[in-house]
Amino acid sequence: MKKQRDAEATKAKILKVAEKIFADKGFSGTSIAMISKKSGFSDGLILYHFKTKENLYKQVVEKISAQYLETVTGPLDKDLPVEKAMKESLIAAFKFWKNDTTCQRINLWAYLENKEGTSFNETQLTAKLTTYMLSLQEKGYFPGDIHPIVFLTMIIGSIQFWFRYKSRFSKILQLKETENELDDLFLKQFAQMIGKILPGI
Amino acid sequence: MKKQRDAEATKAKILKVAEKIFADKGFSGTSIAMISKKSGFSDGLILYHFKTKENLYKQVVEKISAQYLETVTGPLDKDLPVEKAMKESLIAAFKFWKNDTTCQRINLWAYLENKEGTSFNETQLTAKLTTYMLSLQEKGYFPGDIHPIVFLTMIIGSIQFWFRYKSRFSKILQLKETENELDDLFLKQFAQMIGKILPGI
Amino acid sequence: MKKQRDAEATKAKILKVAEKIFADKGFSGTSIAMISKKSGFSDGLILYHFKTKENLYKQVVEKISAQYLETVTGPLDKDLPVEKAMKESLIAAFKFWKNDTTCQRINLWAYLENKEGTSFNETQLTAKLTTYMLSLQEKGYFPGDIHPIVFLTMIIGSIQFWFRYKSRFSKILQLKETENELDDLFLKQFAQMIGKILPGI
Amino acid sequence: MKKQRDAEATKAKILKVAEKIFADKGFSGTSIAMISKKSGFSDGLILYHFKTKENLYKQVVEKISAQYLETVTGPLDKDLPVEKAMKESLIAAFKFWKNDTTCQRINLWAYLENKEGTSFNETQLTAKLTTYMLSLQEKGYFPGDIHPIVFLTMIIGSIQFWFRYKSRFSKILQLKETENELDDLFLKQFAQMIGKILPGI
DNA sequence: TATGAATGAGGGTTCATTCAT
DNA sequence: GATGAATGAACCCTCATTCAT
Repeated sequence: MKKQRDAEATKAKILKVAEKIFADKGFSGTSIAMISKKSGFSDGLILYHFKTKENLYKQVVEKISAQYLETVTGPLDKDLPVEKAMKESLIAAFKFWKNDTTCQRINLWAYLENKEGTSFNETQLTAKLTTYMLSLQEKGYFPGDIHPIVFLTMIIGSIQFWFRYKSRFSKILQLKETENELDDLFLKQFAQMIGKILPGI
Repeated sequence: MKKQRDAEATKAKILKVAEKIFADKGFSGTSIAMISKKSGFSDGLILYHFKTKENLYKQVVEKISAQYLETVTGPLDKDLPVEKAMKESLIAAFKFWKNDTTCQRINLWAYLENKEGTSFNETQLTAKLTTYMLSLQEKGYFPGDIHPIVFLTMIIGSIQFWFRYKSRFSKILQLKETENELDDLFLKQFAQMIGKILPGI
Repeated sequence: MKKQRDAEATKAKILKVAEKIFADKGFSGTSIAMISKKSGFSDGLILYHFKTKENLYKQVVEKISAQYLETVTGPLDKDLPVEKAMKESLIAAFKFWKNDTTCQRINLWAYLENKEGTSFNETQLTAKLTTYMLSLQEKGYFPGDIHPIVFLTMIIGSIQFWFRYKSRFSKILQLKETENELDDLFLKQFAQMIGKILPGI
Repeated sequence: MKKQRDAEATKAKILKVAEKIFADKGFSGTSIAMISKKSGFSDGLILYHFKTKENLYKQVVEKISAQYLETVTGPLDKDLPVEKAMKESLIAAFKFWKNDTTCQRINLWAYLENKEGTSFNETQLTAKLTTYMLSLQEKGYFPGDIHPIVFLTMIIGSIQFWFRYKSRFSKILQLKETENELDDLFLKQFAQMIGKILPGI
């Protein structure tokens, strides 16, 4: 059963396990032994395939980072009408963060641990989004008195924070709604608030 | 001067050094040896005073957490008129985050590392803030169709995100403003946006 | 061209590469991986052909040892007149050591590491040389008051030491002669000194 | 009994054990575990005191190297008449090598393994000896046609070789003398041979 | 014959913690 | 209160070797 000798398959499995543990414990908090134990492959094999713990981590981060980038900016690349593109992008991001705590956490770990050359690729994402926003501004879709980075900060910061703390809110205030209901509520009201800021959209 | 056998003083010094290193490297990334080297006290002494690395960490987190709580909720307790209280609180929080990266980072580390019993005390803070908001809502200061936790999420999430990524924004977009100028710009525009959401204030 | 499935050829290539690396780093300092990387053959293949790292080492040592033996004792077997045989043998040994640091080093490594059954075959050499010397002594070619092993020790020890340290001499004393010039100088003076000891020759 | 908490004493013990094992197996062939097992101290402690395996090795080599230097050049510094100084030095060296295989082996290992900065201090020794020889030559004690380094090579190389191979000689030729007798025989005849080369002395 | 995936033992080193001083 | 010697477990990584392909 084991000993299947399919390099790609084992690498994929290792990556998958590593992803979860890195997301949970961060780089320093994760040991090769943890990954080997959970994946069923030996320590040696993990390093045989990935050379180095750091490199394994890098690959994990890159994989997730790419998925995230694709999810969020995908809609913007499809040449939809502006309003629709933005809405889709927002919803896509929201869904992504909602379903994938791994991504959130890896993102934060990467920010804090700041391993050289191992940055979650928010740079590209930010660049893409801001240039998009600037182009909107030029076309008049966007009130000229608000800088896109301020707007973006508000959007992304809020969503990330939401998913980080919604469960605490729920606990503290003893809300009786389910998490899903809360998410819907948040999304609706949040959209409303944005609507007030950008009356055109 | 050192080696003065003043327990409280040494504990304070150790805490101060530990705070910085923990903020920089997180729990797993920090070793007692690092702290002993920077503080000038021996490994043994650090554990003599704090029993355990985990406990030292806990105390660091609690100390910072308390400061934060005090800073942000202080204005709300002073029985000022609502608008002023909120504004002061917002500005206080903003200033706090602006000047103290340590707090930001410890906060995030604590969230991610999630050591048992070592929570950055955002729980109390959130409780305090939301109940405050709810009381405002009752008094009609706050539009009834927006849930306070959504509003809070937006406020706090945005500010935190701002301080986390502003330097990246600056780099990516090659902005020529100084960090201080950017902060001012953000604060002004952000207040504007909130104004649009809460027209009463 | 590679991957030619010619067992003997690959074994020879591996041996050649292994020889160099073993000479450089010794047994413990050499890993199969080093040899596989330099030779272009896989780890597996190396052990397929040589069974074991230790065995590979043994074969390397034996190969070199045989060459050495042949070079040095060759002239003695050719039934030349005594003086000529000795001179040729001396010069042959000198040339061998001069050109082949590999042999010197493997010889020393083997002496130090002393793996069971992996001796550089100085035993045979010594035996051959001493019996030769003893026969000379019987025939009166050699002063009876000097024991051949003392004489041999002086000859071989000196030459080996020379090649081991000549470059250091050169550096320390900042000699301006080239290595070749130094070798010639040494050989000439050394022969002179031997001449004083064995006046007959 | 253990747990004596005397840093200098334990360091000394570790050094002593390390010396033996390094002499036996060389740097690569020795593991911290071997030393810890033989010395009774934990792996951790060894590295606590010596920082690094390499550093421990360096200290071992330096210690031995210093002893050697002192032994051999000691007599030359004592302003004895030339003949006596040389004789004493020669005998001292001979005795040293005779009794202390550790030194011989460490010397050779250091030569072969050639760790950076970890050289057995033959450099200083050679320098001292050759300058001494050159001064002799100037004063006419030494035949002008022989270069001191050639002479030195012969002396040192022969002695070292002797102690390296005498036991093999003995085995191969099935000599019935004891090792001590052989040493005496060698020393006497060797001195004789030198006498023939340097008739003045 | 040849490859390279897979393993388990051992490599040096770091670390939190204990304890004699 | 303070030090630093001492430990044992865990860390990442390398290695010789085996074995499915």
